[in-house]
Amino acid sequence: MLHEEVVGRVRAMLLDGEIPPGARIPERDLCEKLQISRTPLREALKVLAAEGLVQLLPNRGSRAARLTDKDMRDLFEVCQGLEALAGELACERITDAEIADVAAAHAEMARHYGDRDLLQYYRCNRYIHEAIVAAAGNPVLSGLYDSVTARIRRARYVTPMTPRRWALAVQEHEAILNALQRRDSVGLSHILRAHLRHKRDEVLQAGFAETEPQDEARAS
Amino acid sequence: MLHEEVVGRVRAMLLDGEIPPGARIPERDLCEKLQISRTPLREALKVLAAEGLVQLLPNRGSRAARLTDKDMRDLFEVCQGLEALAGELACERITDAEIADVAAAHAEMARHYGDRDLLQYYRCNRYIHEAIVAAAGNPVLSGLYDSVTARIRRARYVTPMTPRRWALAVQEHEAILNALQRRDSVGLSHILRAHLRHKRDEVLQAGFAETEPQDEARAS
DNA sequence: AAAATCCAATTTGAATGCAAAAATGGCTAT
DNA sequence: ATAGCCATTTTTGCATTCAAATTGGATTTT
Repeated sequence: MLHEEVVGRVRAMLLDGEIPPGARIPERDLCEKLQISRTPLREALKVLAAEGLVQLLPNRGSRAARLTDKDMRDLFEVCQGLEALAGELACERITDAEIADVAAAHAEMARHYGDRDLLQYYRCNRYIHEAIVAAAGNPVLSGLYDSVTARIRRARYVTPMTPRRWALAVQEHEAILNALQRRDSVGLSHILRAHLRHKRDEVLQAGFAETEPQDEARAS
Repeated sequence: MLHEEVVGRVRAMLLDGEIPPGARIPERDLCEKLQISRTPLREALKVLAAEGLVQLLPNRGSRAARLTDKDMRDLFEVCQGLEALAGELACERITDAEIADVAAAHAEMARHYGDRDLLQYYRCNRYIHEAIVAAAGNPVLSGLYDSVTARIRRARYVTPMTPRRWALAVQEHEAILNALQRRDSVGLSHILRAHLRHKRDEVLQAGFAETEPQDEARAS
């Protein structure tokens, strides 16, 4: 089905920053870039608008959603709640094999921390969080989590990671893994919340772009 | 914008049960019923599919999503998390005026309980929950909450309310209002969770339809 | 008689066309 | 020279059209 394909591709373009926040999205240009007609593209844009990644202006086309400071705060707030819930549920339902998988990812992440390889570290980090959410065994939760994290990730142009914060994050991840292994749902929930609160502060303090009026950026 | 209008109308048809779960949705029929062409309808269906209200079958059209027992359980699980979070945030941010509003709705609900007016009771009930979520002041949270509750509401054809359960629900609402007035975020969060857990049990025990194979229901 | 196959008719998926709204550029007037 | 206004052009929104896939039934074959 062409429509799904288009949604995926455009979403990827948005998440990769190929279409920067606030950029207008001329249908015609994207059509010829994707080699499709306007109909499936417009369907895709409507879906992405429902997901909150695109903003539809009546008779004036669509633009990549731009996030205010408040939006970011709200997203993190919800993300905290979702991950805390996921953590609780995961403790009840996670299998030993899944725990082992998370532990392995954690170990790999620790190695990348040792190497100060930020990119690989982030990859493992994300994998772990997603694994915990998946272990909750709740597709509805997973879906909302994906939607929220996608919007958050969209904004992370560059988050400067101070040595201090990084060390704290690793420490928190130790606690996360520990709580998971003990299947301590309450503990895990609290740690995840704190972990995300810190990440939020990190992102918000960075300013995460968006304040600059890159008004007429184009999606070329 | 016609597209938004159509999404709203079709969503209402789905929530009102005018299009029953599992029913096929022939585009042509709905088009002439809504007096529009297929293009905006198809856009709307894609959006509703993204919301989880409609299921898209490749080359075979769309049908109203049908919920399994597991889906229902998952939805309630997430709803619990969202309302608990909303309750916590509301306690921090709710104004005295908003509390008074909830209190008034609560009083009205109690009256309807006295009259055993289930319909009006439900109306107030829903208003209260929505007011608490709104008081959290987090549009992202509100959006997800709406999406989840819409899907839940879709399934409750008839939930037989036993006198026992009803009394308990009212009692819980007393506690909810109380916690809100004391701005006891932890307490409110717990009460809301328990309240929703009970509602879930209520719905699940009722079987909430869906088990019967109303396979070829039509959206006429 | 039952099953498989083929053909017509309906329905979906995508492209194109057309009308309306908005943006752009040029022109005039002050 | 600049501000305001009008015409042109572009872009959006929706309807229509065309092609492909599916469905249902009739025919044929075993």
